[in-house]
Amino acid sequence: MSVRVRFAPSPTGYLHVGGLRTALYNYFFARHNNGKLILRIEDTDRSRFVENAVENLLKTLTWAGIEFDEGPHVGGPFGPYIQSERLEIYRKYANVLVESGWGYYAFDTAEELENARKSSPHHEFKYDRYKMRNQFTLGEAETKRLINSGVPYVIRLKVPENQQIRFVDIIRGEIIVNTKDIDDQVLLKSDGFPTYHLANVVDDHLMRITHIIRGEEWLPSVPKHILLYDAFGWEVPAMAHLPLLLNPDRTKLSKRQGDVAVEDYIEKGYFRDAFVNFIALLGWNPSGDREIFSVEELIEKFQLEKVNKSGAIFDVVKLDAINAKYWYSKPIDELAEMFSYWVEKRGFKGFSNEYLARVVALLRERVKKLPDIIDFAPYMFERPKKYDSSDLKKHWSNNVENYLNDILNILKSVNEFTHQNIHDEIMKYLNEKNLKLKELIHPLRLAITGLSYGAGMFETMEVLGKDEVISRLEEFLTNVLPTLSNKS
RNA sequence: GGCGCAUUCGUCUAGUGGUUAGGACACGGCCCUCUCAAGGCCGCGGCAGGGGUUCGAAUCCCCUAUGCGCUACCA
Repeated sequence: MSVRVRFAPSPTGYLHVGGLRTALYNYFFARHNNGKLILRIEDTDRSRFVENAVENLLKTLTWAGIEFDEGPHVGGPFGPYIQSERLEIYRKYANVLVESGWGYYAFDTAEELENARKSSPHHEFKYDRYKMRNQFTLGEAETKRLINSGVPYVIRLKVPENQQIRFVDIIRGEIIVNTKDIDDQVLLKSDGFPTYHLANVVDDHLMRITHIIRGEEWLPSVPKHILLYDAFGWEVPAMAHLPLLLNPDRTKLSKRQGDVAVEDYIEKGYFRDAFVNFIALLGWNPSGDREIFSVEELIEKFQLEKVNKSGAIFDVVKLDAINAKYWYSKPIDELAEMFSYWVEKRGFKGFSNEYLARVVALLRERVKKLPDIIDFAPYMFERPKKYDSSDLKKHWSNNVENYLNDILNILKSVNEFTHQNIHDEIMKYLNEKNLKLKELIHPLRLAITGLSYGAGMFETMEVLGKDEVISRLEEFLTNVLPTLSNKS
């Protein structure tokens, strides 16, 4: 039997990084086994409807490089792949359950349930089918009458009293749960929509899903699902429950403690392949010391059995480190093209991709991701707004003004403004004056960039260009240096 | 409260009865150096605790502790 897996998110408006990992593992597993990957939208909660959520999801999934064989956007033999468009199917199967005695009607209102919960100590409430308002307490005739007169109802699962349910999770091994700990789950809500449990089981069966790969938060629900498969007489798919992605405090990854939407990380400038690489290795790794893998390698090496059991903290510092390792795997003009997005977004206009390419080449090894270049070296896009000489006192000579004036003249005389030529001319001058480079380069850096750190000064000047460098140096000598000298 | 799952350096992890418990990130030091990085070298740092099983346990079993998840007409 050929492998069929699915990624089944609810459309919340963005893709959670945990969701991305689940999608990735499904994708790796499908490709590794020459199987099919299905996208299914689980939008059975009408109160959580979000406009354009499916489009956003697809856009982000596409960014990550995940391709689906079936789904709302590509079709497939078992469509529609949006649950809100499949309501008739769930209703039909809910009725099958009622007829076979596995499901029953219940009429309790939200208030009644809430009161029952309140009056039970320590959250010990369990739905008692022999006390609440339902088919068992009301009788067949009354039940029929209420339904015919349009009273809202739900259909609940009649869970066996005291029965061991056992199943094998590919990642965790055998798990045993007693049905006495399971509530009579609502399957069909009073608005006619199914709950997750019903829709999920019905769709996974109908869509011929062979392996369910999803987050660990679903593990406690598996017995309910097994009861449903049994009730329908269906085969239970293989299951693999992935460990959770965690906040630094080890709680389930959530907003509040940082960004959880993949879109946030795209916007921060992480490379697609670096981000995928990082996420893929959170909770799984193919053994060994390597940690940089292409998507093709991840697919080739992926094994569900090797997925870890315990949760992994989403550590941005590590993500930054991985991202930085991807600098040299990308053509410089591709980087410039990407970079132009952030440059313009920060309000800097009119820079050619050729210039941006030189800026990226000059500065990439000093930062972790593309947009960081702007914060690290704003002077590549605008004149220094202020000059911070506080770190430079130790390199400050009394003759700085004279030296810089000489340098200005030297720079003016350099015809071909390459870093090599600039270097040679300045070194010649230093030799004549018997000066060391470090006595001059720091004041010069301050004059040109306003900062005390940055890429190599000769290279920086080359990229900035002769006119700009000279202009900045003149500005510094006439307007800035006098004020600095007075202070020091 | 109940049920379930988990537990190797601060973090991500390798490890499946015999290893000086390995790597990466972070951190500290040194080298390099025009600063900041990058790079190179060195270092710091871990099997949650207690019982077993075994000639021998990070690896197998039990208990405890801790953490997390679930416990909705949310997924």
